[in-house]
Amino acid sequence: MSSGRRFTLRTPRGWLPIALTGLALALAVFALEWLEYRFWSRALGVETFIALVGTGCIGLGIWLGVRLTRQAPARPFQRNDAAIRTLGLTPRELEVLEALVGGGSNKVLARQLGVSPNTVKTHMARLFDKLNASGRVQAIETARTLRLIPAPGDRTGDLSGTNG
Amino acid sequence: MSSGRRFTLRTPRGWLPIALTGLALALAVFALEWLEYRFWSRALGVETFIALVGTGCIGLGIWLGVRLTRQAPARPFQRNDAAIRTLGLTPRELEVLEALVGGGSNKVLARQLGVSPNTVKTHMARLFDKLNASGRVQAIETARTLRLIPAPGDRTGDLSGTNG
DNA sequence: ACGAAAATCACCCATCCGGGTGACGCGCCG
DNA sequence: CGGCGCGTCACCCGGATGGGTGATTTTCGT
Repeated sequence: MSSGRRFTLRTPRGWLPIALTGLALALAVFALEWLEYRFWSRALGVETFIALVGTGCIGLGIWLGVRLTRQAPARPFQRNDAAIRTLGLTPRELEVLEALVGGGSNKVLARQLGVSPNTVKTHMARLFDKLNASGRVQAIETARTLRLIPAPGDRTGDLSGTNG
Repeated sequence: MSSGRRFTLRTPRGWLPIALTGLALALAVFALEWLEYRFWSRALGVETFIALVGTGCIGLGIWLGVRLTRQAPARPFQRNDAAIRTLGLTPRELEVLEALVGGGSNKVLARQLGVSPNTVKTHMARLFDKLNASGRVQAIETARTLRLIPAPGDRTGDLSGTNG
């Protein structure tokens, strides 16, 4: 099994709303330009007016294009609360899991978490059971795959997850 | 120490060339439109012509915007051969490292690699030494940070790395 | 206030891991 | 030919890990 692609890649999320917003904005711009067309085309000359319209539309298009593709790279890691609930992971177990990625021994984790090594062992055992993992490496792997903990490269700004 | 950020993040690579290309294209479009302006503005009416120009320019702008921001999400993971050479990792050790992320025990890795568990232990010891890691979890962490092995989310299409 | 869930800690024990040392064969290069 | 790097394997040993059972306290919802 290892790391098979088992989750569907979702296409850009807010695709439609953004497109609609952009379209509405474009229409508004068109309407405005149409209304003021008679005035400005005389004041500046038709060619200059067209150039201005073109420039404005290019700017608008760039904004639209950036907006349309901006959301993919910005994924600040949101925790998979649904999976956490399904697996029945307790908050403390989550903490142990997060501390686990540091690679320390049970003794080190115990010191970090301010508890006894025995307690860490207990939490660890429960984690292995719930994550169906045999060993810490697999536990981390599974946790990352299920987005219980951030993977390397994820932004870790805010940890509140909201999907279920 | 652990996982300090020790490589500089490079800003978008082909930024300037793309921008210049886009600009040249835009100028070309403008020139063309200017040349044919006299003809088409009479054939279609000035307002329709302006609408066409605006639509074209919006399309151009979208293309530009997409082009400008398209390079970030496409990173197919290229192996950091420089780091491999610097650390003195041998090919076999790389194999062991890649097998390590599966989370199996030394015995399992031995079976996967077709060698004795003792051999796996030896390779492991050398890896821990060279990666300056204490334990398999830290080894994996370091290897991922140094891009010796693909991180979750990386495309693994072609494994030939070329940066030195 | 009661009970369930969570968190904490302890102990035993088999196995595994990490560290260290030594050895053998093979291919390559001077 | 004689190193040298690489890959392979073996052994020992202390400590860590994983699995299991039991117990106590704290927290929280009803």
